[in-house]
Amino acid sequence: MRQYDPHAIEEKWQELWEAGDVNRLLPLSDKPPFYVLEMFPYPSGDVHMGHVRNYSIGDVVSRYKRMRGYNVLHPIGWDSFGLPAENAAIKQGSSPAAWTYANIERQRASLKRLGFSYDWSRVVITSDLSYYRWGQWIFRKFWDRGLVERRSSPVNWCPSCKTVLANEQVVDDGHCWRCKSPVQKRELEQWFFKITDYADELLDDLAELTGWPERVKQMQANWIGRSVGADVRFTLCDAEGVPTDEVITVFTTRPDTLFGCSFFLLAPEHPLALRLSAGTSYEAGVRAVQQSAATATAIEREAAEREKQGAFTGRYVVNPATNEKLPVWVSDYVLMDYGTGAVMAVPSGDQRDFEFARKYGLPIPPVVVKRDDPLLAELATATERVLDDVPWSEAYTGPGLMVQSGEFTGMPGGKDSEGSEAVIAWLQARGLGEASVRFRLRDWLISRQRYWGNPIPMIHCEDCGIVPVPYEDLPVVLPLDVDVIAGETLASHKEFYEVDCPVCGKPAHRETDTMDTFTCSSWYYLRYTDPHNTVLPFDALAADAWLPVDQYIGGIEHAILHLLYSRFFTKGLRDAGLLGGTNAEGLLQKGEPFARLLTQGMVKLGGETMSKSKGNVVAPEEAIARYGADVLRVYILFMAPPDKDLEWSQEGLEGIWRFLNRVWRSVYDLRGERVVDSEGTLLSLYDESLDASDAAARGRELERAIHRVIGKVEDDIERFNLNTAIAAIMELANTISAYTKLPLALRDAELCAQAAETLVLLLAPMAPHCTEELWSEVLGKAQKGSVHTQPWPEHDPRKALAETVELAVQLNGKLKARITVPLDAPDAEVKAEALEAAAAALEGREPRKVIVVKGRLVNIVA
RNA sequence: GUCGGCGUGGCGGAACGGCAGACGCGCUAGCUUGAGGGGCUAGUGUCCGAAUGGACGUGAGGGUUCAAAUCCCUCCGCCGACACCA
Repeated sequence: MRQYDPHAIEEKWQELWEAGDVNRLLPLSDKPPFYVLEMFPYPSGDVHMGHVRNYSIGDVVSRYKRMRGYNVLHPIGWDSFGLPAENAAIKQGSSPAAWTYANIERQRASLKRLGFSYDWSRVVITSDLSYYRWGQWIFRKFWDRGLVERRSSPVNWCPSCKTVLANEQVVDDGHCWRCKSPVQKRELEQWFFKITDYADELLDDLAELTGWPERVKQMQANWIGRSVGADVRFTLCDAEGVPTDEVITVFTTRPDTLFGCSFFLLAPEHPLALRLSAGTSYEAGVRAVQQSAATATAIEREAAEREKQGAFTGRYVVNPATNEKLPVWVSDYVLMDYGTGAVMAVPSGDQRDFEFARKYGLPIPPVVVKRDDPLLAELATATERVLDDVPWSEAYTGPGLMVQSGEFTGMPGGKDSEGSEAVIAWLQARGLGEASVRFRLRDWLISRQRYWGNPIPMIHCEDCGIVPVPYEDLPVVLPLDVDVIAGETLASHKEFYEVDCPVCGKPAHRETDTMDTFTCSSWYYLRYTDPHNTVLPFDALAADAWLPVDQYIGGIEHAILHLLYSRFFTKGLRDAGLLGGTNAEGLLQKGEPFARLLTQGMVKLGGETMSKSKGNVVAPEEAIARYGADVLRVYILFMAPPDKDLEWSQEGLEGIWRFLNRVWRSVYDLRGERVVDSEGTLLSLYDESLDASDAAARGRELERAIHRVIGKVEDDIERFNLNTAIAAIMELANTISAYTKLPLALRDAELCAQAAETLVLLLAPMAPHCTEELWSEVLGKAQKGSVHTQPWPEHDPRKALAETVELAVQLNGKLKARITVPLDAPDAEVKAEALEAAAAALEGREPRKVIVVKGRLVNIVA
C-alpha cells in the first residue's frame, strides 16, 4: 500500500479538477439551482484562518448540494477598492493597483491550494473596470430614481483617514471602523444614498428572513430604530412673551405626558438657539453651551454619564395643551440630527429631563403616576395643575394613570397607551400636531475623499450645477497613473478633473470623491449570476433565476454594514426594474438578497482573535505545508460548531491527521490489502480468535452504522452541524476498524466494498483531495468520474435499526435497570419485562402508571 | 441602562422534553518497537465501596411534567450589540 501523503496528491487533483471543469457551473441545467455564497475577501494580505473557516463551511455545503443533485453556483471574487490599498502603497512605495492585484494573486493561489470548489470562470474583482463601471451605472439609476442626494450636513470625519465616514462606519463610541481614531463632526457637503426611504421596508421585511440568526435581525432592527409617536407644534413667543406666528415642532414618543412638559429644549447647533438669545444677557450662556458641545469629542458628548450642560435663552414657547409659557433652554443632550433638534421636556417622565430639571431648579410636575403611588390619592381627580414637584428620586417612565392632564386625567398613560392615542387625536383635531414615526437610521453617506475607489459619475458646472455623466459617457475611468505617494489626487490630475459640461458644453470639472467601498460589495452577488455581461450589470433573467442566495456565510462584523446596504441595494434595484420581474415571489419579490445566513465564529488563539499586531497568528499555509489542506479543512470544521468561536489547538490538528490516516488505511484494509506504516511495520493485525458468529455480528453492526451515519450526516449538514457530521463519520470509521479485525476469510466482500465507498463519499465534501485519490486511484472508480460528481449515497432508515433494542427502565424518572427487547415488541410485553427488571427497586410497591416510550425507555410511576 | 446570546468532565464539545458527557484532545495502564513516533487493547464526571453495586451530578434557587441540560420564573456570572434617539 501507499502511505497517505497529501503533498503527493493535493496539487495533482487541483489541476485535474480545473482542467476538467469539475467545479464549473453548467448554466443550462434541468437540475434545481442552489446558490452558495461566502463573503468575498478584501485583498489586504494573505489568506487567514478566518477565511479558511468561512470558505471551508461554504465548500462543504456546495459540494454536498452538488452530490444531492443541485446545480450549484459557488463563486468567489475580491472586494478590492478601499483605503488600505492606498496606505499600503504609500508605505511600500508601490501603487494601490499594484499592491491590490499582487495580493489577489497570492490569495487566489492559497484558495486553490485549499481545494475550494469555486467556479474560477466567474471571478468578480470590484476594482476591475468591467465591474466598477456598472457600479457607476447603478449609481446613475439610483440618481434617476431620486435615491441619490448631495447635501450639506454634520458628518463624521476621520482625521487620520482624511475622509468622511458613514454612520455605520463609526464604531465603539465614536471611532473610525478602520483606524480606530476618534471621529470628528464636520458640516460638509456630501453624497448620500437615501436608504431612509426604505427604512420601513428594511425593518418590516426582517420578519421574512426566517433563515437569518435572530441576533443579526435584532441588531438591524435596533440600528433602524423605528420610534412611533407624535409631532407636536409649540408656538414661539417674542421677547416680550407675546405669542408669535412662529411654530417649533418637536417629536415625542410620549404624547400622553404633554401636560407634564415644564420646559423646552433646543440642541446647541439649532439655528434658533443663537437667534433667540442674540444681543441679550443670555447670549453668553448659550454660546458657552455651544462652545462646550463643539469642543467635546463625539465620545464625551454621547456618554450618558456626562453631566448635562444647559443655558436659558431668555425666551418662551406656549404648551399647546396647557397654554402655559415654557422657558426655552439650550442643552447638549439634545441632538441636532435626530427628530427636529428640539425637545419637549417632561422631567417627571424622562430621566434625562429629570436630571436637567433638578440641576437647574425647573419644575417637575407629575403627569403619569404609577397605580400604587401614594401621590395618586391626592391627584386622582386633579385636572388642573396642583402639584409642581414630585417627591421622587427619579423619573417614572412606566405605565400608570394620567393626572393633572385636563380632560385626559384618569386615563391610562405610558408608551403606546390609550392616553397617548387620545392626546394625538386631540392635537390632530386642533391642528396642533399629528401621529408621526421617526427612525434612528440616517441616510448612507457614500462619498469618500480618497483615490482608490469607484469615481462618482458626476460633473460640477458653474452654470448648470450638478450634472450626471450621461449613460453613453460611462464609465468614468479611474486613472491608474495618479501618484498617491507624491500626494497627487484626482483633483490635481488634470486629464481626469477637467471636463466639458455635458449640458452646456462649457468647461466644468468632475466630482473627485469616490464611492464608499461598501457600494461595491452591495451588489457583487448579482454580478456573479452574469459576470461577463458587457451591456448591463447583470441580466434580469439570470438574477431572477439565482436570487435570493440560498445560503450566505460570513462574519458577524457585517451584521449591520454590508448586510443592510445589500438589502437596500436589492430593493432599490428591484424598484428600478432590474430584477424581481412580474413573476417574482417570496424573498425576491421583497427585494431580499439572502434567504439563509450563517454567521461563522472567529478563530482564536489563547482566547484572543488572531491578529498580526498581537502576533498570535497561525498561518494557513504553514498548516497546509505540514499536514495538507484536507487536514486543515476537516480540523477547522470539526473543532467547533460553525457559528461559535473556535480556539486553535495544535493537538486537535494532529488528531485530524491521525483520523485521515486511519480512513486512508481502512480503505486499503477493506480491499484486503495488508496495511503497513511508513517504515513497513505491519498494522493489519487480524484477531484470529474471532469466529463466524463474531463476523456475522460485526457485519450487522457495520451495515447498521453505514445506514445510520449516512442519514445523520445528511441531517447534520442541512442544519450546519458540521462538527457532529464529522463525528458521525469518525464513528463509522471506528466501526469499520472493528470489522477489519476479522481475518480476511471471515469478511463479506460486498459489505467491505460498500463500507469503503460510503466512507469516502461521506467525507468527500470535507476532505476533497484525500477522498478523490481514494475513490479514483485506490478504489479504482475513476471511470465513474470524480468523487465530487457522484450522487450522495442512498440509505435505508430501516437498515439502521437492530433487531433488538435496549431500553432504560426508570422508576419515577430515575434509571434503575436496562432490558433488551425485540424492536417491535408490543407495549404490554415491554411493560411486563420492565416491571420484572425493576422488581427489586420497587420493594413491593404497586406501580400506579407505566409509560412506555417506544425504542427509548420505560418509566414506572410508583 | 436597553436588547440579544451563553453557563454541561482536565479541555474542545454531544444530547427532536425521554439512558447526560457522542466524537475528538489530554491523561492512565498493557501490548507492539532497539528507542522515539506511530499503531493496537482497556480505562477515564464526582463521591462511597475490594467488588457486584450505590449515591450525587449540566452556574444557584424555585416551578411545570410520569420524565428537565432542554420549557417557565427569580438570581448570579460571562460574552456581544446598541445607547443622552426625546
